[in-house]
Amino acid sequence: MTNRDVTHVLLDMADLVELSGDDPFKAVAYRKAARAIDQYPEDVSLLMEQGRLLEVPGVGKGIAGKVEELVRTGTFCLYEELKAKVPPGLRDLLRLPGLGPKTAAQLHQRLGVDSLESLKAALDSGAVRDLPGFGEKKAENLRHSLESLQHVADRTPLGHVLPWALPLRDTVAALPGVERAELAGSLRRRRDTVGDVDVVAAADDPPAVLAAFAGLRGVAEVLGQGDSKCSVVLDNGRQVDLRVVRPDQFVTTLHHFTGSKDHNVRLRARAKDRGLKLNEYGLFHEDGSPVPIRSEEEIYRALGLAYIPPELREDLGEVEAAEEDRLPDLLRLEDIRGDLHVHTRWSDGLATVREMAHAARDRGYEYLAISDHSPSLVVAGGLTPERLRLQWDEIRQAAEELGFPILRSAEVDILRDGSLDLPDEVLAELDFVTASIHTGFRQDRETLTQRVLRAMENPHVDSIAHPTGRLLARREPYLVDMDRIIEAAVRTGTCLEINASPERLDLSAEHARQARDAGVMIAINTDAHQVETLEDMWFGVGQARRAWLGPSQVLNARGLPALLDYLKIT
DNA sequence: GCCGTTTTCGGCCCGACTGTTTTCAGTCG
Repeated sequence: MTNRDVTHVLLDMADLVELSGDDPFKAVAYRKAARAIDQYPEDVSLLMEQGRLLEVPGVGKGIAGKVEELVRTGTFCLYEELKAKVPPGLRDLLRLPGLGPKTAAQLHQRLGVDSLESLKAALDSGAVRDLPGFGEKKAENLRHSLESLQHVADRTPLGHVLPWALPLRDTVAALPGVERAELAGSLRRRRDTVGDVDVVAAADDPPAVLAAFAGLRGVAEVLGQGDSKCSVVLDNGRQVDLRVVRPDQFVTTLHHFTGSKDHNVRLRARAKDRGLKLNEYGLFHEDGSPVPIRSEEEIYRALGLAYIPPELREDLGEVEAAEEDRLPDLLRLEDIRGDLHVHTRWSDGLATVREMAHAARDRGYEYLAISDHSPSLVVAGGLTPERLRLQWDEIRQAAEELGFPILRSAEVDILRDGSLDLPDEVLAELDFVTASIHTGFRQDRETLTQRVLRAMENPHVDSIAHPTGRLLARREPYLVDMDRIIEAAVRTGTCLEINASPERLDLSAEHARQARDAGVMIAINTDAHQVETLEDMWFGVGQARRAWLGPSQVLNARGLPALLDYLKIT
C-alpha cells in the first residue's frame, strides 16, 4: 500500500467523519495527516515497520493505529463502520460548491437525499425549497452547482490522469511482442482536461497484445475487444482505448489518434486535393501504393506543410500557418528562467525561503520570486506589512547565502471593493506584485470585472494571478469579462498569469492565446506551496504552447537582466 | 484526532458573506 493509497483512505475518512456529524476538527485532523503522508518522502509501510509513524507531523496515536490496521488489513474498523452508516452517494454531494456536510446531513435526514440524482429529484419537486432553513435562492444555487458539476464531470484534469497513464503506457510497452507504445488523444495534445485515455502500440501480433491488455490488473471491465482495438474501464473508473497496429503503421496511427478530429479532417481533405489518401494505416497514392512515412514530420512534409506539434492540432489556424511557414516558435520548458509566484512557510507554503530558492536554483533557474499571501487571507497566514519586512530580511540572507537572486514579491488580495490588501507604500518596496481574487467570487460580472480592472490600474501591480479563478472539474471561472481585462492589460502593461498548477491552468489556453494576440505579456508560474510542485511548470508550458506562445511573449522566459529591465528595477 | 517552554486539557482557523432569519447556521478560503 502506497502513501497515496493511505492518503486517499484518510481523505475519504475525513468526508465520512464530517457527514456523520462528529467533531469537525477530527475531519481536519484526518485531512492534515493525509496531506502529510502524501508528501512524506518515506514509505508508510517502512515507517510502520520501524515504529516511526508518529514522526509524520499530524499523525498521532489514533491515526497511527488506524494506518497500521489499514496497511495490514486493507481497511480499518472505524472506516468500515462509517462507510456502512453513510450512504456512498452522500459523499458526492460534498463536491457541490456551496454544499457542506451540514446541508448534506439535513437533506439526507429530512428528504432521504443520498445521491446527486436524488438531490436533483428533491430540487425538482420543490421539497428542498420548502425545508426550514432553506429557500428559493438556496435551492437555485444548489441547482446551479449541480448543473456545473455535471458539465465538467466527464473530463479529468490532465494532472490527475498522467500519474497513472504514463505507467500504463509503460506497462503496455512492456507487454510481450510490443515494439513501442505511446499515449495519444487529448492527453498528447496536452489539453488541460482529458476524457478517455488513448494508447497506441506497435506489434506484429496485435490480437495477442490486446488479449494481454484486457487481462491486466486494474482492468475492471472490458467494453469491447477486436483484432486491433480494445476498450476497457479501469478500477479508477476511467476508460482506456488501446489501438495496436503493425510497426510500419505506427506513425500514422499515432498521428490519427492524436487528433484532433477537426485537424485530421483538414489534413485528409488536403491529401485528397493532392491525389493522396491519409488514414490511420498510412499515406497512399491513388493507386493504393504507400508513400513511405517514418515520422510525423514526413506526413506534414508530404502534404506541403511545416511540422505541426500536437499541442496546436485543433484546427484553429495551424494548418494555414503551417502552409505559409508562419507557425510560432513555441515555448519549451528549458526556456523558463524562473518562477514568479511561489509560497513559503511565511504564509501557507510548506517549505522555507531557502528550500524553495535552493530547489529553484537546482532546476537551473536564474531567479525566484517569493510571493506569500497578504493579511486578509488569515487562514493562509497572510503577511502583515510588519511580517513582510521580517520576511525580506530572510530573503536577503538566503539570496546572499545561496548566491541566487530572490525577488521580493507578494500575492496581494484584491478585496471586495477592488482595493488592494497592502498599502501602496509597501507595494512600492516589492520587486514584483501579483494581485488576485480569493473572496466574493459569486459577485456579478460587472463587480468582479471592476475589481480586477481597478487592481490593474494600480501602478505597483505587475501581474494578475489565476485571472478567472477556475478549478478544473471543480469550480467554474469567476464571471470576469476577459475581453476588458485583456484590453486593460495592454493599456496598463500588466502581465496575466498562466497558473501552472494542474488544478487550475488559468488562464485557459483560449484566453492565453487571446491575450498573446493582443500583445499581453504572460507570466507562467507554479504557485508552488512546496518544493515538489515547482515541477508543475511543465503543465504551464504545455498550456502556453497550446496558446501559441513563444519565449518572447513570456516574462519569465527572460533572463534576470531582461526581467529587471522590464520591471524597471535598477 | 492532534498537540504542547502559557503542556495532559482545551484550543485548533477566523472573518466575511449568503441566505435565512431577527440573531444565526453553513460555507468558503
